[in-house]
Amino acid sequence: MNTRPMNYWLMKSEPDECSIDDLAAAPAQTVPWIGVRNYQARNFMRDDMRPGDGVLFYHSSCPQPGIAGVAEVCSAAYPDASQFDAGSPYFDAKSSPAAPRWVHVDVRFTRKTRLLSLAEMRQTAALSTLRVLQPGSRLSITPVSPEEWAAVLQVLAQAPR
DNA sequence: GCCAACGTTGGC
DNA sequence: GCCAACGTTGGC
Repeated sequence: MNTRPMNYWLMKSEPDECSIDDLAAAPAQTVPWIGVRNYQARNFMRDDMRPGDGVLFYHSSCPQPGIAGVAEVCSAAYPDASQFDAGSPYFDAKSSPAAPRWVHVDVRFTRKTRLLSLAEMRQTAALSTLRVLQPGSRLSITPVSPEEWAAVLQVLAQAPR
């Protein structure tokens, strides 16, 4: 049995593709986190995520980027079927079912929150260490420390500034 | 649409 | 293994 402490993550999703409302409306309120094609992000899912890990659900590439809800990891990593689908934008000709290059986890809805905008996140000192706020950060999945997780939940419980 | 930052590719 | 060129991300 794995007894290591729970981990926390921030995961970016384009709301045009899958918003927090889409996650809430999905079957079993769960979506497969397909389409990650970055090795660092893949490695986080493959090596460091466990069911039960907390997820900050972040809307990116949209008019109001920011944290829109809370979710949790609800599977181990398994191969991303879209990498084998020649009709998919996520197709990867260099991958094969015998040696899948890309894996993903499933993510389940916990709750929708108020939108904690990127601008407000930047104004909040307790959140200044978040990876997603660092200059040039583009990674779609980033680790969140227990302290950062607690700080985000605390700010989410307050009125927007 | 712009552009800075970053990751990947591929020639050498 | 270096590194220039290219593609992508994502806020603005």
